[in-house]
Amino acid sequence: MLLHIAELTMYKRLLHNIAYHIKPDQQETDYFLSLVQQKTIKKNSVFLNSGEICRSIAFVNTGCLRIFNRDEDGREHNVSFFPEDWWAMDVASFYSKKPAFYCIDALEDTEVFLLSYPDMEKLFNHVPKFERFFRILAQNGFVLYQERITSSLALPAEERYELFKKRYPKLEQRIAQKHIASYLGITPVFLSMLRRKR
Amino acid sequence: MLLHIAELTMYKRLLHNIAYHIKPDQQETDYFLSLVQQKTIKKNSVFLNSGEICRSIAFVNTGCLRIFNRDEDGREHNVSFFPEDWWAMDVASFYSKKPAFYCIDALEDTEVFLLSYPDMEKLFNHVPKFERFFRILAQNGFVLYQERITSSLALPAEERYELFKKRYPKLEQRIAQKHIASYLGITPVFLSMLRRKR
DNA sequence: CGTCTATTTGAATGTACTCAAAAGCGGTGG
DNA sequence: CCACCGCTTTTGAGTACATTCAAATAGACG
Repeated sequence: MLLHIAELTMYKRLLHNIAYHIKPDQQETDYFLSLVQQKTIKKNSVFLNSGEICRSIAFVNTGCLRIFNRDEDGREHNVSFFPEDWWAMDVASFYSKKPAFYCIDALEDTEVFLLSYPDMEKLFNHVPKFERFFRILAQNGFVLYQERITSSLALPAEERYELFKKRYPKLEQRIAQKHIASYLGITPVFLSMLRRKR
Repeated sequence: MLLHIAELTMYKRLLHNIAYHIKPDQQETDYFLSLVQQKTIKKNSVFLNSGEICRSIAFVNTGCLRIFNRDEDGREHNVSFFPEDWWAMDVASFYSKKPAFYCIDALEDTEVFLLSYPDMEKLFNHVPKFERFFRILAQNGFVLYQERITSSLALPAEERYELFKKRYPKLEQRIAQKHIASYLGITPVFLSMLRRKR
């Protein structure tokens, strides 16, 4: 039971994140945790390179990851950030075992909990309610991206910037402006001008 | 069995769409089809109004729906089209029973098959593999929208237009230019200019 | 056939970009 | 611990892409 208490603190965020959607019992929770691996990703180091296959999904416990792509001109475009409590992966690569289109790297020293694809399959077979959890996770991601598309269609850069600050509270202080600009679809120069105006 | 043959033709598209991801047996298929309702949505009429709760998901058998929002100035922004073989809904509203942010209406006379939320719950309980189907559906939608965001960050209007034509083959001939422009995040005037150039 | 809406075309405007240079900041090594 | 180096951010000037407004033309539908 000492181990149990240790896990409760170590995995507090992760278990709370899951409990938000499904209620596994103690046995199911233990089984899930037995499949999970801890890892630290140093700032600026890469978790997933484009072209690789995304073998694990990562729950961010501390720190911040980002997912982005590089275009023909070498420009990076940030699709999403993953600070604490977010699940990071290249969905298409992870589920279809195709080479990843996106890269995922760390904007800060980041502690993650990993779940591999084979272990996820085991998990779905042993504890079917986890399939529900990941369905809901995919739906939430879908809703999030739909909002993002809507705002890119309907709103000017300045209002998208406000939405970014709401979506990721305090993250603005933690990451470089150029990453925020890239996420907003504007240049760092233009973001700097927007911020001066206020 | 005559009924069975009739269903095979009537539900051909729907069953093929499902068979792409899961393999329900005959009993499970029959149960699923017993929950499904057919409906026709006339061109320009509304399937879901913003503010309403999205009670059903709709599989498009023929025709085309679109999902869009109206901003403060009354401008419409098309997030997605749903021609044949697509599943249409306001995901956030359907799963959380919140008032819909989006509207869904018909760009052509459209025949859909509906599955209500309560019936979907029954379906998940009776035939768990359908929960897998809808997880995959959510994931595919997620991937699609992620591509959309990436292209809006990385590509100029002209190339996004090319992607639209690939994503929705032949749809260009079927729907108004202003709807395509809205989907691309440009004005109909500018789309007209792009098309002239070629 | 006539009306209403969509599309095209042109001109003027504005938003966001590129290029360039200066200033600020952070990390590293002496 | 401070100084230097490299990267990020700021600032300014000129530019380009996409917009608005307006008017003419074309298409769709009853």
